Amino acid sequence: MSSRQSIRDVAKAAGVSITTVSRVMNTVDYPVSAELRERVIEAARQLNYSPNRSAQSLRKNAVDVIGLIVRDIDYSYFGQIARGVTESALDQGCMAFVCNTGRKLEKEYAYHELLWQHRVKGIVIAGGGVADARYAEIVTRQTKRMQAAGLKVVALAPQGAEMPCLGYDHQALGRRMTEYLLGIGHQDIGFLAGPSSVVTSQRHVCGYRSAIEEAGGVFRESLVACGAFSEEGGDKTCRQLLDGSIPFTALCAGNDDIAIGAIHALRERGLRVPEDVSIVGVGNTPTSRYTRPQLTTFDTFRYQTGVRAVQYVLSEIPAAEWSENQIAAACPTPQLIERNSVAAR
Amino acid sequence: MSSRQSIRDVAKAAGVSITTVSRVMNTVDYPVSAELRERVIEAARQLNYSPNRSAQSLRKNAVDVIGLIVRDIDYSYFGQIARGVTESALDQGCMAFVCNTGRKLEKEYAYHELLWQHRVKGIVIAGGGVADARYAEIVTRQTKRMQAAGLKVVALAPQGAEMPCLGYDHQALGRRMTEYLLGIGHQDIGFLAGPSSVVTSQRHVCGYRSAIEEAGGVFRESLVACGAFSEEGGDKTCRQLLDGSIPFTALCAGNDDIAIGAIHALRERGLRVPEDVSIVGVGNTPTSRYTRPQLTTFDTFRYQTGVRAVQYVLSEIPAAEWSENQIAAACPTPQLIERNSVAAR
DNA sequence: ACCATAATAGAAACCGTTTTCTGATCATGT
DNA sequence: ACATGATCAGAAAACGGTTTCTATTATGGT
Repeated sequence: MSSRQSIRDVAKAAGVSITTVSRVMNTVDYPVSAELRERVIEAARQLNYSPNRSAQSLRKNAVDVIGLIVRDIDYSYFGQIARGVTESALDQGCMAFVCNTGRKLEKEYAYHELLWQHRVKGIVIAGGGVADARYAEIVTRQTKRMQAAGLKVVALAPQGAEMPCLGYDHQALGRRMTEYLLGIGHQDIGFLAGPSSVVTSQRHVCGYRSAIEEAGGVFRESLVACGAFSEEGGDKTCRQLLDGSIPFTALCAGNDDIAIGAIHALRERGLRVPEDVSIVGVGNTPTSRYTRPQLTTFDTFRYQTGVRAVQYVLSEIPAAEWSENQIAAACPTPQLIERNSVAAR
Repeated sequence: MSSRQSIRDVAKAAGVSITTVSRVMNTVDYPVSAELRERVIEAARQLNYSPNRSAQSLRKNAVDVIGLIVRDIDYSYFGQIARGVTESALDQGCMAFVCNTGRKLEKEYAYHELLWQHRVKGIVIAGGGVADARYAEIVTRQTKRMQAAGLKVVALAPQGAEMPCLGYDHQALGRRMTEYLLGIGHQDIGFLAGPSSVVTSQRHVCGYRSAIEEAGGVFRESLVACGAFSEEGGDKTCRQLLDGSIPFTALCAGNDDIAIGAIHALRERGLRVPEDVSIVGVGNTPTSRYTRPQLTTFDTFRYQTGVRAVQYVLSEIPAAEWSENQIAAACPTPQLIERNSVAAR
């Protein structure tokens, strides 16, 4: 009565073979007569039977699980991705392991191995890809191994990594942010980026730089500061810029959290946003609508990206066919949301 | 070369039996001679062997996985719990299924069944427990069944549900918030709660009410409004109160997101925080330090709670011995963080 | 009446491990 | 030299399902 019922128990209770039980549980109509079907279902219900996934997976050589690797699940950026991933996985009957690395390489390796051992169907990597040579090498090797075994890996990152990627162009976004500010009259623009070791940050700054230079300005190292992708990071990097000798009238932030931290820092120094300094963020987090001032930001559709990533991972599309077209179709271009943290000059 | 190597392949390569391979992989020293051990390890390395978890689980009748049920993983409240849960699970070699319900009962049932089929070691329920009679009944039944099978279930909720619980007393917190505001001279205090169907909200209001009444005030239905646990919810409920006929000088918010939304609403109506209206939140989210004004709030240590929940789930402590003492030890009392959203009257 | 065929149910093999049980080898004490 | 026990390795039985293959019965056409 207490412990777990197996398919044998059901078979015995229904007076049939386990083959029949299996067929009743798995196929909708074909190979069993209606009467037996009824008897089996009733027996299973009575015994509260539910199949053992480990056994199923072992025999079918297929596990209905995917892995999601994130840097910090408690950041809204990753939270939104995780929601997209878990929801759309569930739609297809899949569970998702959430793997939080906290930017620790050892953890990421450990998770890779664990996911591999679990024979997951696929892995969505969000916020891995630290620009560590050792890391890149190991992950690339791992990924190759996985793909060879039919496991789908997709990085929620701009193209370039040696695996299927799903991400908008961060460099283009850095450029757009800057051009937007230039376009409304700002000349002295700073960039508050994420960690310098993260490719996203590097590309942001890259795009920022090219926009500045193409507009005939000069790129100043000291108008760029790198820090954590958090309010605290934004607060610190902004103070850095304020303590520098170069004045600025506008700021790009690597994400909305950074922007919020920066606004805080500016306020503490007696500067008004957007009257004294304009600021534009990335992410369009729920909070960004409700800050003071409300944040002008670029929506990057993280939820959607999570959904799409799972669609790829659980599809039959082989990695090789994951072309640029599909990426473009799967990943909408960031969209400017104009609110009140930016003023024309 | 391509596909997955099994223990048999390793055995063949090393020229030993699969028994020996298994022993080498699993036991640290005992039953195998040093020479064979070396040979096996080398063979496994060469073949890139890693054990199949499904097979292990089937044989050992134990799965190194736990489930985490959350309402909205992209809310910092649940994100922090999830980080605590996943990190501390990994410390013990466990993976965690993250199950996002979005307040949908069907999803929660589906996840319960799935977790049960996967034979997970335990389940941490955060933000389930919707006050739906049908739900309560089903979940209670489910939980009983699970516990009978040795599966550990813990709800991150105040005591009272018919399962081991791990949570501070929400009613006491509602009371403390109110008393704090009363203590510094406020008389007309409103409460912006979460959804009325969520027990947490009900208890908050309960505590709020008793504090008001014990102070000799009268509880006014129309100074309480229920909405989503989000900025948007706070914005709406706050407007509701502002549109009411009863004036107020202070507000309690069910969480920090609500508080942020409320501040936004107040500002839009030309009211200043805290000069015109004081507001106190719950959660001490990262953002709360950087809003304007910085939020006075109660830290509820969600990360810690997640960690402790996993400690219980993966421990050998039977559900029956999960006493009130342990809960008290495991779950710190919320701590007031005084910042700038509250002013004395 | 009889044979071919379809429909249905069961027996047994298999998935990749762990673990029990058995067997061989070897050192040791008499 | 021989029994005794310790040490080490392998054979085989599980774990709980799915699936292939076989056997039985029912059906239908001549």
